[in-house]
Amino acid sequence: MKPPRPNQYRDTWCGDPRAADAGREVRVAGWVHRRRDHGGLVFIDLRDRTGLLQLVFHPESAPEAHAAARELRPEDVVSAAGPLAARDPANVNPEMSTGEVELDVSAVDKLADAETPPFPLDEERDLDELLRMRYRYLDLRRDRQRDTLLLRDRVNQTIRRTLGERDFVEIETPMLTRSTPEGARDFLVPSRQQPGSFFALPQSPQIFKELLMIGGFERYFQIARCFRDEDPRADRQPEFTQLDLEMSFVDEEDVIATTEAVMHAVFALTGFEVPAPPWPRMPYDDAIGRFGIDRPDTRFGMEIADLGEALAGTEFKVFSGALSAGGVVRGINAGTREVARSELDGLTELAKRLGAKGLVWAFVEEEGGWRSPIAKFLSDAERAAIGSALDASPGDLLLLVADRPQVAATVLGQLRLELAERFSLVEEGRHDIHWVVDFPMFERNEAEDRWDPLHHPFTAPEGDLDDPGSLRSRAYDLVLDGFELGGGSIRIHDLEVQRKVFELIGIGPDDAQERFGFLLDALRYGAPPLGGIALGLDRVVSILAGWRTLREVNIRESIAFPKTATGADPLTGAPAPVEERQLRDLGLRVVAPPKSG
RNA sequence: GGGGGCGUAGCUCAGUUGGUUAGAGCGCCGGCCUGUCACGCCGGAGGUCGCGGGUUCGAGUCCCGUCGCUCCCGCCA
Repeated sequence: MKPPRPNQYRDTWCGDPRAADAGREVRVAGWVHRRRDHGGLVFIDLRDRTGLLQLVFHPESAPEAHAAARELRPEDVVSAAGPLAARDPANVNPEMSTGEVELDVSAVDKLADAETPPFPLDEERDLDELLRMRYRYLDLRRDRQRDTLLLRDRVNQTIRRTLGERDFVEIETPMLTRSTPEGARDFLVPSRQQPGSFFALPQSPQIFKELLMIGGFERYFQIARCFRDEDPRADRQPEFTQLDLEMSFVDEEDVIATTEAVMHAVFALTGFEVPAPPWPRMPYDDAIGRFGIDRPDTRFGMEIADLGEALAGTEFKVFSGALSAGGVVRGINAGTREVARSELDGLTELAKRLGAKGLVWAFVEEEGGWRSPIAKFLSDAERAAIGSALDASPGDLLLLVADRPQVAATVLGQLRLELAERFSLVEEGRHDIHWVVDFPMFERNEAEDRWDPLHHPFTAPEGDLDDPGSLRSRAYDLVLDGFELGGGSIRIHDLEVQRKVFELIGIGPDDAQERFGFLLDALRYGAPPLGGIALGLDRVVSILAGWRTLREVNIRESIAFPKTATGADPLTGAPAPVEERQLRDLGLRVVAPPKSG
């Protein structure tokens, strides 16, 4: 950082002084981090955003400052002046960036008193989240919290620089917009001027950015706040931030190349080691088939194998029944591990919770034998074929599921992650990033007799529109270590195609005109081929800052003022009841009384 | 909406089968201390055991309800 403009409070940052600065007269300001009072000498570590500087108070040379220092307490706000002194070699603190010098204070001003904070600010410790949120301004003084938000700022700057260099234009889209009832629940804002009508907060700038392309801006981006009124999770907040971008006259390659350039620059900020782009692409069917999930963690093997061929003629009813009913038998090789019977029961329970009817386990023994509840139901040849499909060696634990394809994929995919966690299969510091592509356009929803889009209904289809089940979408998701960073697509820019897609997903022409008429109208006036992507910025920052485990990212940590798991803000007390007069202005009456605390 | 976990000092936690005056570390307050940097030493204060009800001679401990935090499922086009 550039030095601050000298004023009555300071002319130097706490984190800046080095050995070469010895002898300089400086003034610094900040918070008392720690005090070490020796009765004679008093030491104070002073903290500002840039770091810590040791202040030393000598009773002989500066009796007034020394007396004042004895009264200081943690988090008091002070300004201190004096010469920087080189520390005696024996007193150098190599742990501090400023550890070769100290400020020999001649005068100190206390600018504010601080009460004792409700939790310690000078140590890494897990604290109750409610307490942290209620005093978030204190929590933010802690090193890791401050560093995370400073990193977030650098990520934002890198995004703006990288996209600016590529001629992207940053444009804001409305926060007060129209509710579109499909998808996530909207946050609603009542209209005072039209009582009974409501704005909705945007779930994403999707439609507006398409309109910007139709409006001729060619390349747009926004670091956009989005809102969804659903129950939060560790990696989901009711309001969150996306890097949203859109381009005109492009195909998949343009959007992917742009995203790779931006994200590679972002990863470089922390020395997060991902391979240089271009990043590999995995077809959706591969992701599901080999990893059982649309965002595979490819940092470890244990891939899912299909055993249908190995069991083609089996007489074991559980397997033959599943196969003849259009199901599958698939398995993973968990390798040679110490797994107790109770753990196998636990895995079986997990499988059942995920919808499987059961889980077959088998330990491979020498000479092709199996230790397994179903060993005796399979022929030698069938066991050998399964072993070969799963590349099994004696001692390996095999886990098999016979079920509908989707259930088998989900169960084995989750078991794979569970085992990776349990046996620490991911090498420390290893990261994999790839695209998932070739998504099906629709999923059949038999219950509602319609097709549901896998992405949003503005995604361009590829293939024969009269055969919805065979359609692919021109979509792409970016996946890092099993976490979805974001996704995008080439959009529909043809009015007829858009109408047809609405129809397939059960939105009739009148309905479509009512809800998306402004988009359909816009498509009549010359829409360029267009596409874009949206990336979850909170998640990216949290991953880069290390707020993650193998399975989960905590995005609260990268948000300055996050909300609790019940969507509340303990700092401000939001949400809160409003005055009767406010409701009257809006023409509203509350039916459910507010919960009393 | 459903399920699991948690709630004891300012903070992080321990608290046996229901049994005397509910403990520890850190922090806080006071005293001593001139080279510390998680300073050290001595002393002290500090508790609605989340809240309400019940069982019991007796409840931090058991039961019911409730509030809050958290994780998962649903939900998140």
